[in-house]
Amino acid sequence: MIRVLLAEDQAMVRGALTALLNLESDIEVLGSVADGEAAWRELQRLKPDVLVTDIEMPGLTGLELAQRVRRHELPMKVVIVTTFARPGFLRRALDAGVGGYLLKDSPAEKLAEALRTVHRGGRAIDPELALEAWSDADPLNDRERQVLRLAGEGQAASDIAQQLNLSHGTVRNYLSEAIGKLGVANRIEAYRLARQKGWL
Amino acid sequence: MIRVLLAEDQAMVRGALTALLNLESDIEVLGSVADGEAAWRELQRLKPDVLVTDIEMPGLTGLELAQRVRRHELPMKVVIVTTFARPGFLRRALDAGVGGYLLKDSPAEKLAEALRTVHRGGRAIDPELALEAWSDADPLNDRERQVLRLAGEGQAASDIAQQLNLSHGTVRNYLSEAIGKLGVANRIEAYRLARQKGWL
DNA sequence: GCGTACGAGTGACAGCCGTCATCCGCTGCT
DNA sequence: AGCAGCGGATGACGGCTGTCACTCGTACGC
Repeated sequence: MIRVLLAEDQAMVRGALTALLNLESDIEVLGSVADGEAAWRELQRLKPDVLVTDIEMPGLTGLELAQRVRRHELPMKVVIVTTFARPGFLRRALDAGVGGYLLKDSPAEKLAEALRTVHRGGRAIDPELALEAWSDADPLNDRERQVLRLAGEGQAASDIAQQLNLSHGTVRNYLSEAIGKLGVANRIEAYRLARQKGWL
Repeated sequence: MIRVLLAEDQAMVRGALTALLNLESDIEVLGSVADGEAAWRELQRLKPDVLVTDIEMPGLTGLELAQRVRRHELPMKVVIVTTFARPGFLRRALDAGVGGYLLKDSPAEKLAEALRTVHRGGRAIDPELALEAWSDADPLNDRERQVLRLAGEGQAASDIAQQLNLSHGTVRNYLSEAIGKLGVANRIEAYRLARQKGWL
């Protein structure tokens, strides 16, 4: 019997996935939670065999959860189930030692299958995504990422400078650097590209 | 017996929702499809009582589907199930005469409940969203929307002008108008706000 | 037929953006 | 001590952005 905890913020999807997994005779959903903090609490209380988690959740993200599980050396596997086919996300997940990484685009049967594989000690990584993940690494450094995030919200260089305790000109230098590294024409395209790749 | 067709692009969610609905004894899922065109075909073939559809799908969106159903006067109800709490979307859905509009954030039981209500001829609209929808209408005109969409992709005024066969200056005038109407400081914020409201 | 509202364009101005060369201070290496 | 490397700052340049006042044509209302 595979004992599962499910973390997913959209209630309807959470309910539906629970229904789906409960159809499997060898899988038992111990509980389901809507955010990262709740997941962390229930994780320690219920001690499931596998944590199935989304990435984008209020509070702790699924990636941060996976990192915590690894850091505390909890004896359980983590399977990420997400909408985002972003190479950067997969890489961070692998660095956190997750057992599985599935896209919500892949067929429903794959989920139970992946849980079994991971429970046996194997890995279940979306194959096409796995290729991409090693092809292009994030070329941005910390400052560039910070600056790009804020610029993407529509903030001007001076606003960003104030928030990061940098000078107006330095912010523009970092933005220029980021734009150059990503091979695009302006901050907006840079933001969009970085976001799409899962780098910010 | 309520006969349902399900349209949802994410395969895993599609499978999970099917499992969820099949648990209900008075609901039968006739089929499920992954995009708008397929939904339109199956709609005519299977003649379900209710179409349950996502909004963001390849090809036809759920909103366009609902419009078609209305225009062809097909004898079925439409229930939208979406991630997006955007007033503009709800308003367009209501204009298209949908029977229900639910958020994936609301609990799973609500779905079956909503299907029954709608099947009886009632309406199932997410209550908080319903309020918002009538409060703020889209202040933008067609040109402003077009220009804003392209600006949001990082295009410069001159590029946009070329694509729309307008002059460089006119594009900037429209952008300025949009920025003013939305009460923000620049094109990026304008784009984000308009998008969040479901106006573009 | 006349006023007017509307879509589109023009020109000017101030300020912001993207780029680049250069500089400063600090850390680490040897 | 000497030097390279790095994070950050500076200043200048040209181009783009956001704003505004004004013009022009054309369709519409009466």
